[in-house]
Amino acid sequence: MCGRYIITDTASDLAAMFEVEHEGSNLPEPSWNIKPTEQIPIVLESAKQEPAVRRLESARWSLIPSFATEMASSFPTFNARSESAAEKPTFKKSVASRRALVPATGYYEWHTVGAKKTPYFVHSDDGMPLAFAGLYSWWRNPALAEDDPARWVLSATILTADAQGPLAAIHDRIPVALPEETWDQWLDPHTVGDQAFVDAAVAASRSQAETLRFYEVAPIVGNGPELIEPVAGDSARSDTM
DNA sequence: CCAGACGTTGTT
DNA sequence: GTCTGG
DNA sequence: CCAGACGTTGTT
DNA sequence: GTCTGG
Repeated sequence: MCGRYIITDTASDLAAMFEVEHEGSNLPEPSWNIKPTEQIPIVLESAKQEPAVRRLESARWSLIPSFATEMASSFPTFNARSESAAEKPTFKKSVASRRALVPATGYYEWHTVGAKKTPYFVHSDDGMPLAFAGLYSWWRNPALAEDDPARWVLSATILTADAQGPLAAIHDRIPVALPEETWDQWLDPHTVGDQAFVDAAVAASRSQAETLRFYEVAPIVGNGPELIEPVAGDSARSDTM
């Protein structure tokens, strides 16, 4: 699962790391406590231009399907299950041709035992940002005028899969993080994605997932670098709890 | 056919 | 306890 | 995901 | 818009 994450890189850092040709406007500042419905930077390739142009854009974290009548949804869409996204009306069109990468320095996971929830910070083993497999959508807000720049809303979701390896010790779901060699194909808007295509992406994500490290952190309150400081007594171990 | 939903996580 | 907002 | 709210009548 | 349930 992935319901809270962080990005410590600036938009221009991300633009360089993901080799985007176009950097959108209103990209969010670095944050150590990104929540669903907040704006997040995503990398996408639109089929509108030819050849496709790789762009870094600001999107609302919680996908709004094009058929929605209002922005807020009665059901959560900040994650999409990789096992079924290609068949769900809410995500189907996005799986087919609107796939994105969601950069992340790392994410939070809560290990639950009874009523007790312990937060952990999960991150790569090399200090590089993760690239979550995401989906995006454009939604036209029918309440706004034709010339209102806020009329078209870009939104996104993060794909999840079952946890395997060390991460399974804290939680049974994980966000799908794609290795760099798969980015081009994932983003290609001319490749029509189906369930098998998503399954292949998840398979390609497995080896990196095994290398992720995690450690316990203090309760996630406020926002700042202190949120990812290890709690006393837990010294950034990646293989034990 | 039309009406109504369209989803995830976690917990039991 | 459950829903909503961020 | 967590934190915080959880409502009505009447009037504009 | 498209699928599901009745």
